Amino acid sequence: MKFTEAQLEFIQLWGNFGSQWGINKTMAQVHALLLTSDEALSTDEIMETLGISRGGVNTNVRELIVWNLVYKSAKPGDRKEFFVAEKDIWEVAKRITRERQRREIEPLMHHLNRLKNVDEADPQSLNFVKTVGDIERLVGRMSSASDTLMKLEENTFFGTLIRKWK
Amino acid sequence: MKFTEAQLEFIQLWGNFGSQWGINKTMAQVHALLLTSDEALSTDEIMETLGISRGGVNTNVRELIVWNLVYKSAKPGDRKEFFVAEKDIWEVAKRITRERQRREIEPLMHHLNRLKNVDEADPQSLNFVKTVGDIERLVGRMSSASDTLMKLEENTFFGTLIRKWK
DNA sequence: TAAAACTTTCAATAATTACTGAAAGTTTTA
DNA sequence: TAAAACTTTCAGTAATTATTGAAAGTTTTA
Repeated sequence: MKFTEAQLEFIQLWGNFGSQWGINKTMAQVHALLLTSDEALSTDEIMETLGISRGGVNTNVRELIVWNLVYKSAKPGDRKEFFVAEKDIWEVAKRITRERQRREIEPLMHHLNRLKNVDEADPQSLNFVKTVGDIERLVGRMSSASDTLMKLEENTFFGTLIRKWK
Repeated sequence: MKFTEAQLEFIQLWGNFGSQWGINKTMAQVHALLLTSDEALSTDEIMETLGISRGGVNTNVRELIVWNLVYKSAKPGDRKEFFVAEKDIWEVAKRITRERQRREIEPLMHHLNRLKNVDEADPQSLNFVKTVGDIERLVGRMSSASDTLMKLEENTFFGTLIRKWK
């Protein structure tokens, strides 16, 4: 299997997977392309490879920069902007986790907590408060589990480094 | 805050959260409604509360049954079908995890693995194989972390039961 | 300073995804 | 057995979401 072929397949795969998890398909594809490119790419190169418009590249790349998954990078002697992706996958995972935590989990937790102030006189509130509380606990634990995993990976990676240095 | 008000707010919240994570909004809403209802509900009651069509209720309830989150339930003296949700949130989480594992993670892992058969002669393949391999490892570990969490919860729950019995 | 090179924005449009409702199908009743 | 009660299906339509592309904006060059 030729590299370019494999890369395009990976881009498709990552795009589909992303959209199943609520991430814009094109944004995931741009990310996949940059993740698997050794060199920094220009807007025109991204347009060309993915067959999307200039506006589309601009919007999606900028969003990836907001997520802290992609950086701008200048090439000497060229005044275009070039883009590179963070290549360390554990770092990528950490940043995605962090961003979703901030954007989605925290507001969710806040709302759930507020909903527990339901009129206790109503007999239906009993099950309701339990359910909402259980979801709160579940989401909280999933959050901290993924935190733990990220930290664990950090240590494992660090461990690998140390082993290499010895 | 009145119960009904809180329940409707929860339904909205869960619907929005679901759609941010790739789950059909209406399906999440039906789920939220059943989760927070003490009694089993008929198609007409769901239509009424959520303001959606008969076809919509039918499709979404059936999908929830496939996910093993909702059961049919008969009421004596009534020939309509009624629906109840599984109320144990850890069980719910386990079943959603199981289903997404089967539908999304497994195929993803399979494809990623296949992509590692890229022509090694191409110098770009080096980074590519590393990236794909790292993603494989990451996804694998996240999977087993969530497994572990579910099992842990099972034990915690069991522990609570035991404590109560003593 | 103004033209060239490049980036950004966003209204219009396209693509995707979800929902409706009525007809067809099924089960129950009498 | 046929009418009533109920469930399912799915073509058509609506709602949502994503994309284009050209005009406006910005930066650089000479």
